[in-house]
Amino acid sequence: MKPIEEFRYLILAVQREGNRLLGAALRPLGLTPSQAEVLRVLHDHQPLTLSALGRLLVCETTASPSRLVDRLVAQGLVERTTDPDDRRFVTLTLTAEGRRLEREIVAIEDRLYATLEELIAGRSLEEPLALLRSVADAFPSGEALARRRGDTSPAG
Amino acid sequence: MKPIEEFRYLILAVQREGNRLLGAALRPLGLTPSQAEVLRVLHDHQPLTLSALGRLLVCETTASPSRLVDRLVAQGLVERTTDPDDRRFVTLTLTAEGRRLEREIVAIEDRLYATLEELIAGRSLEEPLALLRSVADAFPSGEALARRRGDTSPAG
DNA sequence: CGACATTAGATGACACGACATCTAGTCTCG
DNA sequence: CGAGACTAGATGTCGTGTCATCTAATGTCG
Repeated sequence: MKPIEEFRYLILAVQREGNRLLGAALRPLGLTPSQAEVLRVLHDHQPLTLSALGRLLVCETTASPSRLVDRLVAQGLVERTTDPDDRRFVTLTLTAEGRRLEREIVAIEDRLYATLEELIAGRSLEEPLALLRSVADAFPSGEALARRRGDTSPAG
Repeated sequence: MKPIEEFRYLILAVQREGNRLLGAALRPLGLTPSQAEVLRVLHDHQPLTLSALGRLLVCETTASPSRLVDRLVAQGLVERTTDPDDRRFVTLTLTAEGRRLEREIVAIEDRLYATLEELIAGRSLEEPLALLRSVADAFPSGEALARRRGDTSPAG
């Protein structure tokens, strides 16, 4: 197996298993990893339109995340209002319950990161990060991440 | 953003975009990336039972890949026969058409790898591979990959 | 042999994720 | 103002990916 091929499958494996872990940890909140990403991004950047949200999400890179947001609205975590100045736009904000869950998500993600750090066992992330950035930056979802790289929410 | 958090999102971004590229390249064959993985694994390891196939797949890590295989059978690429000695087991083999498509998949994947190598621009894969392995090996899909690491099919 | 556990696989349910298409609001320009 | 382009978002469809449950075949042990 070529190194680059192993790389591809390792990326797939790590993404899948990480997502499964996160999904299991989020289940008590009734949230999926994608929904959690929306709440995190809204917390840091609200108010956002649907397409602006889409440009900040790593998941859901193509279409606008209508249906992803639908479920959060249905759960009472996100408020969706039509912009009166241009009724094509939708404005998204967190509800009080959404803000509360966002804080819980941060705590859950921190525990996941601690687990990952253990598996990594002190290896440096520098070279892997540089390599992954060089691939991701060529694509929309990598750009989405680049936009969020400066986010500051150290104390939740 | 913490390094480990950026790492998580970069993994997600690279996996997603890579999958999209591969999906687009496979579309003319009428195959998805997951279906392509099944054909590749069957080529190298057939005959396989459903659960043995599942243990070699990085995608579809939990349940047995019944429905994934269903579509390949429906397309005439895989043959599914009941083991006469133990009728719980199903034996999977490639059809002639399945073998033909498998060779095309190899060519398409090689082109994807060439694209990735360009983006990587000469960076070493060694440290990233070691890091990813240390995470993946803790999980079933990482074990699946470890089982395939020795696969030899240099000439298709 | 017969109840019961075990096992392989199938299936139902739900949320994505990607693509294509559709609708409705706004803008441009005559 | 009005036709057509443009834009934001909604929606239909399909194939996963995951969890839970179900069915059917085999094995175990009395």
